[in-house]
Amino acid sequence: MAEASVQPTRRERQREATYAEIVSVARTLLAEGAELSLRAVAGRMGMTAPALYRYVASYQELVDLVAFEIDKAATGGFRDAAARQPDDDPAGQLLCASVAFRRWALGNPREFSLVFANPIAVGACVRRELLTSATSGHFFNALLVRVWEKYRFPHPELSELEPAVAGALEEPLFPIDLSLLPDDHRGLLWVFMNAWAALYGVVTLEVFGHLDPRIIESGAMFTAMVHEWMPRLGMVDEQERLRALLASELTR
Amino acid sequence: MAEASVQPTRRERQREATYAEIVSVARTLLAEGAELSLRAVAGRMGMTAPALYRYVASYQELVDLVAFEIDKAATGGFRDAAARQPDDDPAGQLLCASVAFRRWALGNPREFSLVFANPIAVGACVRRELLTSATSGHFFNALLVRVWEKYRFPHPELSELEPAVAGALEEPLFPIDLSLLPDDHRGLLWVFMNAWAALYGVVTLEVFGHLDPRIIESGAMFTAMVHEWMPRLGMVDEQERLRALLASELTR
DNA sequence: TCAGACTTGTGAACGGCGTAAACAGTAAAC
DNA sequence: GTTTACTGTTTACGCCGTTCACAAGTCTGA
Repeated sequence: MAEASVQPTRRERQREATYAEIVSVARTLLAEGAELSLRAVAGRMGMTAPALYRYVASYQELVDLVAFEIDKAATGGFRDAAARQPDDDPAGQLLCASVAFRRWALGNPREFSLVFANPIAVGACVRRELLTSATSGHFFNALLVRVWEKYRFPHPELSELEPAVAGALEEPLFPIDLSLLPDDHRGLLWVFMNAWAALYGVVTLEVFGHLDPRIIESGAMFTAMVHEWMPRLGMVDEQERLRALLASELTR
Repeated sequence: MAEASVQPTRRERQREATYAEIVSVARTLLAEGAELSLRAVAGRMGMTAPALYRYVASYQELVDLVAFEIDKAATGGFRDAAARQPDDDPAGQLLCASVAFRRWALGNPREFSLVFANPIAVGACVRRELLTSATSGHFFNALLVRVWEKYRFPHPELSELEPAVAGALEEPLFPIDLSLLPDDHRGLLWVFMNAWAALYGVVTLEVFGHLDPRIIESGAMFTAMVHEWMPRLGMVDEQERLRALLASELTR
């Protein structure tokens, strides 16, 4: 039971490496359209399936792990998309990140399903679940806070909201980065959640094909949703510029 | 190659019955929380798995079949919920149906996933997919048309919409029941689709647990979404009554 | 240094899955 | 009454997650 020393031992490093390779191989597999299975992952690593149980307790744990990693990687992509806009234009950054999110989801439906439409919800594995949407959640939330800092759009006070909501915003279960958010503006989280619901709804609808292909292809519903939300996020004076940016991002 | 005669023969009837039993048993299985599998269905029917291939071409086809049937049954529930409101109150009916939809989804997450978050989207099986959401889609669309007939809320003209959208609305791929909808008000379909996206988004978010449990339990986001949509659907004069109805339906 | 403990892999096995092919019995059609 | 079509079983294949006993290799401490 030796605790980790200051310096990671050779074995610990090896172990970490194999761990990383498992996730990496799993992601590759998934990206190739193959089924994600312990045997397939092990096989591609030149190992047998039971060996993976030295690293992962079950198939579901592998899935959770991969989902988390995928979310992290995808968030990196969103961050890159946002970074193409000047730093003093959080609105433009949010738009670009949202478009990037949609594009990624449509281009990687399997990965999207894994991360955002997992039936993990059912009880137990709450911690893992909340963590899963942590990175992309963090990112979008931080971006929205920056938008608010610039435009100071209105948001409800905790006292105006239902007690259940106020309670949830006061001590959120999600690992939201509260340090970015002034205590007396917790109501912003409610705006964030509603915006997220709108984005999530349209994208999920598109990914799962519950929409006319022509509408998906044109991005019309996504555009309509964003247009509808822009004023609510204080983007009123620059509507034309932002709409143009959105359109150009969509046709990239 | 004898075509079906006027009267169904004994064999045809038997076949139909087994067919129905397959779907029924599959639904039972699903409702019990068990995995849906050919072997399990066959086993419960006192048959062996390969026998099912006389009725169903593949596992996926069984899933599609069951999904369709589940959607039909669930829609029946929504219809019942709507029917508890007077016939001249389509707004109240729509509210009740929406609440019923949400309640069903939260109470039957597996079934909901099967019908509304199926990765069927991927290419090929388009017909089946569109059919799947046909019954509930039909129902909600018809209800919304009736709301419009009463309140005459504004909707965009086809000419105002993007060509891709206009095209999709002119000859929809979805088996929308166009007979209910006057030709010169096709723009209503666009409103319907956006409303559906909002409903779908919130409910899916809740079902998949990407939301604080306290917020799910309180129904706050669902309520907020409905409140936001009511004016857009012309429900302005009766807001108080409808909001009260919504709240009471939620706590049923 | 050498024995013991711990770590990480293999191999075999269990039960379950979807699916294919060959075959048997039974009902319908001529 | 013979032929045909239908509906089921049996057997088998190759996948899956998972368990367990076992073999090596590696680290640890007297």
